[in-house]
Amino acid sequence: MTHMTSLPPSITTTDSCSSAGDGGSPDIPRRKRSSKPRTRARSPTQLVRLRRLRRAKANDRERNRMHMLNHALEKLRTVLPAFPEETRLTKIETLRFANSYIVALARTLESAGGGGGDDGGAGGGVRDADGSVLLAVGNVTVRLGRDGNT
DNA sequence: TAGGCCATCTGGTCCT
DNA sequence: AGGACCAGATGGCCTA
Repeated sequence: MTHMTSLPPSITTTDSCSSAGDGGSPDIPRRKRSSKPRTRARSPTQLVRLRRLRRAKANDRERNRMHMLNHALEKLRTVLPAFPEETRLTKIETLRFANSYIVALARTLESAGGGGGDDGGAGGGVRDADGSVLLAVGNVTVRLGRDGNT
């Protein structure tokens, strides 16, 4: 959300592209180079510009990817039992709560099916007087109405 | 002011 | 070559 006009702090001569992987080991006999270059020759300034362009594109994709991740997280929040309005779960809280919630739901389903094998832990369901189900999710108790509402 | 959360940038690695 | 994914670094914002 901030205004980072990407001025990379480390666009210097330290070129990490020259790490292992470009086959630069001196003791390995290299294959004879074919007469035709595999890529078009570029001037140093062209290379720098190309690298910047690629970086900018990669940044863009990465930003997009994180936005999609956040979107999915937001969707997950909407299917979790609602908390009081202002308390918005953080990312890690959302994931942990979702995990506990699923476990609790699964246990409830299991016990409703006549299984009954419950060892406590992440919680299970208890049917209320009015037919709704009380789910213990972590240290929170969630009431599921008969229609599925919380 | 310290600490938590978050967005973004960045370089590395793997895959197509 | 280029894209996806990942983890580390950095800086901003907010709250106790």
